[in-house]
Amino acid sequence: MKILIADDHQLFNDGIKSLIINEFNIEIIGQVYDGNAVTAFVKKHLPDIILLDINMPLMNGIEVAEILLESYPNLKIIALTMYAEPKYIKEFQRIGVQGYLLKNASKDELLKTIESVFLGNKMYNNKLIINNLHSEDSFVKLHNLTKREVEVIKFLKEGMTSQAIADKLFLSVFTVDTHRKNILFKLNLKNTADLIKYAMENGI
Amino acid sequence: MKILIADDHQLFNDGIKSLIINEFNIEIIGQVYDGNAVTAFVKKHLPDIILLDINMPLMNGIEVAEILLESYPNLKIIALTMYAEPKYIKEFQRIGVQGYLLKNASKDELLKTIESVFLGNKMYNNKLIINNLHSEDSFVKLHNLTKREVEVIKFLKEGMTSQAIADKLFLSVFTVDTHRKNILFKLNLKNTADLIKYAMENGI
DNA sequence: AAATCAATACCTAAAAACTGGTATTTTTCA
DNA sequence: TGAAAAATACCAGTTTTTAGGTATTGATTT
Repeated sequence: MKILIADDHQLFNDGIKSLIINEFNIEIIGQVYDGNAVTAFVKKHLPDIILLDINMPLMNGIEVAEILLESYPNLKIIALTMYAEPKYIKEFQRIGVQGYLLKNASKDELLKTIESVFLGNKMYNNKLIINNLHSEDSFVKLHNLTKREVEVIKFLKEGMTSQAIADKLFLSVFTVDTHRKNILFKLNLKNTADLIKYAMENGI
Repeated sequence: MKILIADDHQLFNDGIKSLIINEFNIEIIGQVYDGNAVTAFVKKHLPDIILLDINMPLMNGIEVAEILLESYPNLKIIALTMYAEPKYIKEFQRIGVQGYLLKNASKDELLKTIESVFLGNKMYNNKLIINNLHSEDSFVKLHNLTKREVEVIKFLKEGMTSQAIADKLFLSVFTVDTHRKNILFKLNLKNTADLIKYAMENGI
């Protein structure tokens, strides 16, 4: 398996290389340290698998993955990041990235993920990831929030006022206010600040 | 040189070990993955040098360094982190930590820093630190906030109103409102919902 | 077919937040 | 020691949120 490591932290990048370079079926064919370099490298030497960080200079991992998978549908990408946040995980899933691993994983988990992804499987089955992925569902179910209510919460998180949300959704301000009232009641919260904190903590 | 690696990202921790384990004068005597484990390990097996991350569970690197250097003045510590934040660098200097290295340093820089610190030198003169002083703009913004402003944010996160915060801090509501006004201006945010989201994302 | 739920909309009044000022004292730091 | 920054406090006016309600319509469920 020809592997490219893309991570702007050189010590991490080199560390991973050192960690897996002696595996019998793995060949590190390159290391890059920013987003643009990934696409440039792939054009010249097509790897089988890319270990891809999110936070990189010039272009972030999400953009890189999206561009690459359009041009190279058979390319396998494993997102390798410190963030267990649902929004990243979902974004990578939407794009079609095959694996997602946290930086506090072990060498064994990394190798298992690489091999499994190489064989064509999707690897998002990390404990922490799964807990985070289903948090929205469980949160919504737990508190009996409706679709519309969740939608309103998402706009509130963007700092929008009732009026702005009403305009966006072609509703009356009264309606949006009713939704807000019901949300606060259902979640037993005092005000919007409280709500945003709660929503962030529960992955909405 | 007996070295302890303290970093909660196992892949990074193991990667560093793998990277330097074969250096002739280096012996990795331990690896730990949270702040409490550092002090516990040092009690049992006194290392010469600790490679210490800032972000760790249970206790952060700054606290760990401060505690250790009080009890073990001859211990050498190298802060090994992704943050090129002047506040962190100054804090570590104040405590008396001997080295500060960024995670995007090279293996050579790491080895040079380790050897130099072992010989009794202070190693903060890293080019990368200086170059990266102005990145991480969200963090820079964060640190433009005053103590009081951060305090107010924390109470806002609890869903408290200006009046409630004023009562808690024995201030006038006017004062609290002034702080809120300044916070929104400094962070370029529209309202409290926006602020709470920002605060959560930046770990305030 | 009746009941329930989701989504919609309206009303009022009070409370709180936000805007755009000014201004004094205290603390910090060069 | 003097200037700058931080913390404090005030005011007036506007906008937004929150807390009480009520009420209609359409979809789902029993």
